[in-house]
Amino acid sequence: MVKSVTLRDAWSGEANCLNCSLRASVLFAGLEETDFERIHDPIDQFTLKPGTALYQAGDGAGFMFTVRSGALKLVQYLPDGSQRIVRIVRTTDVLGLEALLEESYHHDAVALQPTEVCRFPARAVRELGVENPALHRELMARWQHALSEADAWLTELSTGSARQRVSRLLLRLVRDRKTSECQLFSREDMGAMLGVTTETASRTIAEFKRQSLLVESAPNTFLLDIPNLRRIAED
Amino acid sequence: MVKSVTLRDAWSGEANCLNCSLRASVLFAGLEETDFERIHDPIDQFTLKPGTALYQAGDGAGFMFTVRSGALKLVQYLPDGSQRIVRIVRTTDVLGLEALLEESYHHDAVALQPTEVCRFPARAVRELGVENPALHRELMARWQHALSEADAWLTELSTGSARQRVSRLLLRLVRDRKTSECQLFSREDMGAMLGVTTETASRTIAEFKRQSLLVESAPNTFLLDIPNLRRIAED
DNA sequence: CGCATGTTTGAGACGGGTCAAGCCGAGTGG
DNA sequence: CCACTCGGCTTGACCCGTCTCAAACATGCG
Repeated sequence: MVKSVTLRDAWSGEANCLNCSLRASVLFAGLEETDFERIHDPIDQFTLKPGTALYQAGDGAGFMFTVRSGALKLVQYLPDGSQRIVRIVRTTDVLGLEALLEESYHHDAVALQPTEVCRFPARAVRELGVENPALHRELMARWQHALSEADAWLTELSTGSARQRVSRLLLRLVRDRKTSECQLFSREDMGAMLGVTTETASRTIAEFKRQSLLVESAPNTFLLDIPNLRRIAED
Repeated sequence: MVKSVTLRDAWSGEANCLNCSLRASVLFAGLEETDFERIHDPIDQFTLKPGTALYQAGDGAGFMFTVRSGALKLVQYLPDGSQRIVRIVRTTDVLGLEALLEESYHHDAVALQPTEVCRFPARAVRELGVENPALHRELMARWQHALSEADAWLTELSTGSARQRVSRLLLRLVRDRKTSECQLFSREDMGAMLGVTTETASRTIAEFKRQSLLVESAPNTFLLDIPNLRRIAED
């Protein structure tokens, strides 16, 4: 169940931000070349295998991250040891905003898929952010986005029957994607996202498959019957 | 059930920020007198009766608010009409951060108790925030705080049995308060906070009263048996 | 091949949902 | 002043969904 893998050996080079393919949509979108020169510490890229923890709750928070590809889960624990996934972050999302203000991270961040991230020092963002209105604005937008996600996670994924929650999660996974194709997480992760047990997650997915609401197009990849899932999600 | 009251008639004067009793802990804590002079629009104070909506989801978001006393709930709705309370805000908390970036509010904000708020234009914060590092930092801290609250709301109040959730809510209400005294919300609101029905909220509270985990010290005000509630919350 | 890990399925128990009735205190109006 | 209503709280009985515990299956890997 718990296979702890560390960040070691995940380093895959120093980033070239000026030529970054995500340049337009990334936290540093508004920065000029002269601004970049002021970031003296290097920006590194990492490639994470599924299951690898990028950081853990309580770790000293010196860095922030941008997701280049893949997805990570943010996990929080209860005193009794049970865990809850409070958000997932994907391409162009920023991880570790709390590093700007706090000493340590608030969640475990664990890769769900093969994932590439860029790492940069929180200090650099702090310093640039004070005087750069574009970055300042971008930071606020990131925070606001995370907050909206958190609220939606609560109202959509933690409310209603298991069937409704699973439907809403599935729909959420393909939102603003061209195709209705998506690859699912492990049943255990789905349970932790929805606040239900692994078995219930599994049963519900299995039921959806039998009803052809989900059609397996490749191993663990499914085409969704969006209209009907939407019906289940809302009624 | 739904008694809609509007903001009209809630105005109770223009605020004197320089002599504000909450000055040290408020969003504008770091502002100098000269900064205040740059806020040309007036800062107004309002007094809300319980049940009054300060704003509603979708309303044009031109203002932000600071809570001077009392408490408000932030409510979000699902397509099927069911509602979920995603946060509560209390003294010194800021409401309506989304006004800095978005056109409209994301929640209904409704007073739970007699509540005083100060209202100020989002535009003023936007303008001052760009060049004032103290305000800039304060804004980030507010956002981070809201995000932490949202995450805690999910892991603590939407996970586990009804008894656990109610215990955690009660403990949360008296956290960093000198006394263990607290006044409860309506059962309906408690249900909407915890993702359970009104009846389940009522049954659980009634059971706690019978077990003397809650002792009524005044109408609808209770003393908590913190150690035993904590035991229930965690096991 | 056999072990390990994750998924599916089953059977039974139990918690919480649902629907309905009774209760209590605060207003309201005769 | 009292009878009456009304909203919120409590309680009851029943049912359904989800949890729990367990076993059977898959799938990949040493």
